[in-house]
Amino acid sequence: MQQSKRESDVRTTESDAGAESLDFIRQIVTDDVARGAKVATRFPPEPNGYLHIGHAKSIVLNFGIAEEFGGTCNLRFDDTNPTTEEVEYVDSIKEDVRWLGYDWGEREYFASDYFDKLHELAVQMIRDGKAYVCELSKEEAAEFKGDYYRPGRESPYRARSVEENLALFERMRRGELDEGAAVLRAKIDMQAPNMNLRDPPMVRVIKRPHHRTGDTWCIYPTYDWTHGQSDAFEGITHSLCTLEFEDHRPLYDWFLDQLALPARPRQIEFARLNVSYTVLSKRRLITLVREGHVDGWDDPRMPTLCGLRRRGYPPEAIRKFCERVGIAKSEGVVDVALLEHAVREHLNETAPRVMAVLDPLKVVITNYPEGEEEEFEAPYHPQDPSYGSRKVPFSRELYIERDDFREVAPRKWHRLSPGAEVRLRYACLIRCVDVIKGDDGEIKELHCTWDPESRGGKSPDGRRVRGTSHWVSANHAVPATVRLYDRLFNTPNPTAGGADLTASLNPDSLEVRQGMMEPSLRSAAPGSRWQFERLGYFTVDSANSRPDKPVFNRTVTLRDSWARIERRNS
RNA sequence: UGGGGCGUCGUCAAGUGGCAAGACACAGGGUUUUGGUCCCUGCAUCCUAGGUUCGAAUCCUAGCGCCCCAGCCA
Repeated sequence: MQQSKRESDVRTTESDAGAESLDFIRQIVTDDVARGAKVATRFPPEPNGYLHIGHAKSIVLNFGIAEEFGGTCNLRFDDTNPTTEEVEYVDSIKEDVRWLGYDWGEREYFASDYFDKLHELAVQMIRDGKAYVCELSKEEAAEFKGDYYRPGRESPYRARSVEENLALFERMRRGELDEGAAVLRAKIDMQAPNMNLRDPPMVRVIKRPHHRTGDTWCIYPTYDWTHGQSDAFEGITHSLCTLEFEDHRPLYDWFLDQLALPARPRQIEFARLNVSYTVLSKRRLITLVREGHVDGWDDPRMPTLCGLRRRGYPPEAIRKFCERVGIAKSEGVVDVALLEHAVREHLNETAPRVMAVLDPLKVVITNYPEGEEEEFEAPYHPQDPSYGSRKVPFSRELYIERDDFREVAPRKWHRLSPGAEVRLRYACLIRCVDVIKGDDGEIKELHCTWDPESRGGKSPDGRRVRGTSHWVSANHAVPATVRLYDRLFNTPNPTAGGADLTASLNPDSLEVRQGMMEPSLRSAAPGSRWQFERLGYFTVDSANSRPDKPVFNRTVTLRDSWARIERRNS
């Protein structure tokens, strides 16, 4: 139940006959490498929130390319805005990247480590007449900027002398100017059709302590002024980011053009990940947490990496999913079924099988001696003997799944019903002879007989028994809390047309049951992943499970073709 | 009335002028002590309209549709 070995590096989309087909970024990188270039990428999260599966796409891309081309990938925190950033997030981000299976070694950087250098470069930009201190208020600045259809006007402060700019910038640095009172702008072109080039702010006053630099600064560089230069400082060759930064690229390049930096990074944009039946924007995830629709950032229904981890999603499956989704420039929504498939695929190979009953219905084997018991050998994995086996106790009173019995059997029903015979997995064949009901008409228990010749579950005379039920011995059963998670939303695109998120919340995204498990599960470790036969994959909750009060989270159900038949018939 | 992108199966996604990969989903069949897994089978003429060419998803032209940009957020 150990994995660790990374599947062979996937650098090509899956295709026939091994015909290689690289995504457009890998094609570019391949060409560059052919010309003798080195490869250095970076994953640049802002420490102001938890990582989610959308970030995983970027992580897998950046670290993946570095691995495949013999390059490096830095982890760089883009911490230029002390208003929203905190150490707590730095720690969780590191934990999540590590959990996904990536190691950045010594290459851990912070944009805040470059504040000094960036400041020197800003001074140089002023000296070169390429930047100026602007004292327009925010409102005025917006007015001067123009709009999509009208060019902007030049700030009255644009023509200041180098000396005056230097002096004012120094005053900004010393905290003599209030937030909003002044900003350092790049002197580019107020007429530019690309709004990003209309004298964008480079440095602004923010009088707040920074999680790393403390009170050293009260002015902070903007994203645009920081990112490309940071890339250059680190020798990044390919700076991969999402599509919304595409029209920042001219600015990214402009800054690099003005400075004599040792390296020349190149920004390339790709489409961010969207997944159906969930949301991935930071704002909306915060809403879910704040309004109490979920239990927190690591609620197993959240698409955050910590949430998926608690849900039992294996990191290998998340990586595989990201690789399958591919890298391109068209924005779309990936079917969550693709993610679930990757999870099942990995868990099918790696999760040991055990039995647990989530909605117990008592079965009395009337021809089995009272007080007696025996054990049956049950393998942990039907396809892989190396997983070994365990013994499962059997006795006169058992529990089966209430859903595995029908008083009147529908068409094609293979499971138990009055007079019918089914197999108890790895145990024996039983036939239902009586249905015991309470006064309310509810089925209390089933009386069955077993065929002692069928020990192990084999058909002694070759008679056909199509149904197999999972079961647990009543006296030996270990009670456990089982949380059945489902999709958080019941519409494919919860935010379509600016819809209210809460309108499409799935009211049944969590159902808590008291289940009965086979005794071998008593020692299941937190975080371990199991298949409850015929039900799904489950993991021991890492936060709430205790040895005396186990809690299991359902990761994902098994494919259920019977449910599908029923759905179709109704 | 501006700038930047994108438009190939239900969903992602290959394809870079020569008969439209693959995956998921879906449908049908086989194996099966999980109605699981596994194994077969089926499932698109490429936003539209013109044009170039022996030949176009790929080139040209004109449209149409969708996304992003007016934070001193990233």
